[in-house]
Amino acid sequence: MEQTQPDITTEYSISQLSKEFDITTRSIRHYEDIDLLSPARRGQTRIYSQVDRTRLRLILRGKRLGLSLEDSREIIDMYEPGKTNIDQLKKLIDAIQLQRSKLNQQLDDISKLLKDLNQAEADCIDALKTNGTNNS
Amino acid sequence: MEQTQPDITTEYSISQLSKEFDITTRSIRHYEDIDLLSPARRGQTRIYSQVDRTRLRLILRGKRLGLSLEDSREIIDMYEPGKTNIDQLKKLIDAIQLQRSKLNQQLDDISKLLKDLNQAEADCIDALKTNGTNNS
DNA sequence: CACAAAGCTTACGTTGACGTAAACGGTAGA
DNA sequence: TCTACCGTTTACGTCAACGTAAGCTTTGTG
Repeated sequence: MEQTQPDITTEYSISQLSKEFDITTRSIRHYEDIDLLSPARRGQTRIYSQVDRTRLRLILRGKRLGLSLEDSREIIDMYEPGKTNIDQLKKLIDAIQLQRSKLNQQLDDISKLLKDLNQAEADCIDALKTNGTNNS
Repeated sequence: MEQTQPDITTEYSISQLSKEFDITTRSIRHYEDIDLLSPARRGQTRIYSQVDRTRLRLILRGKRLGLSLEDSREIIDMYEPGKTNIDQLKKLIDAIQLQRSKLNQQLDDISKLLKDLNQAEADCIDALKTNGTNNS
């Protein structure tokens, strides 16, 4: 029962993260410009914590899902610490419901698209067989 | 066993489509500008067929999935008529594989996000119960 | 017949998400 | 000491996907 890596003291440089996630440092700094990240500094140099890295991963996941950075901000803020106010909590739950329904819509879209792709592929393979002999 | 609506002769105006899909006519014309749609004309007026409408629906589905219009174009072109050339067919199948893997990645992302949302919601509800009495 | 509603074209503006270039500072190795 | 990287800031550029406005025609209706 030993824990191996993700120590709370683990640090990352900007280029480490850019390599790990295959994005430019410019992008990472851009996320900071719009306050999606706020890494610590040692002198002038940015120091990214485990938490920063997780936020970055969430941002990129959002991007893969076609979310804008603002959308991602909302979602990321959902699993954050202190939302002591009851009204905020209720708002938050509503927001979660809404995101969930969007995601379910996406699931539906994807399954349809996958079906379409399967069909298209089948048609292709069919065409290959039928058409395989007489071709220019 | 009667067929009800989607007759091959069914036509749509641009404003009909814009209402149906809740987008602006500008968008629809934009899709035409970049050759994603090419409706017939009666005089100067655009006449959209069932096929056009389907393409539009595919475009919008793509958008919901975060695809660029160029990505959508590729996908839409996949389920199109004559791809007689064998090389093209093979390329097409490759493209389909690639899209499929992207979609599977999205599925994974979504399921993770849904889990996160569930957790966040649970935390909220928990906070509501615990914190429900002493609040400012 | 007037005029509102829907259609059209042309063309410049805007927003998000970075790209790219310039110009500079610290440090580690040949 | 030089030069190669890494890091930094500032700031203008770009590309996609439309928004928006102007100015014009066509069509239906009180």
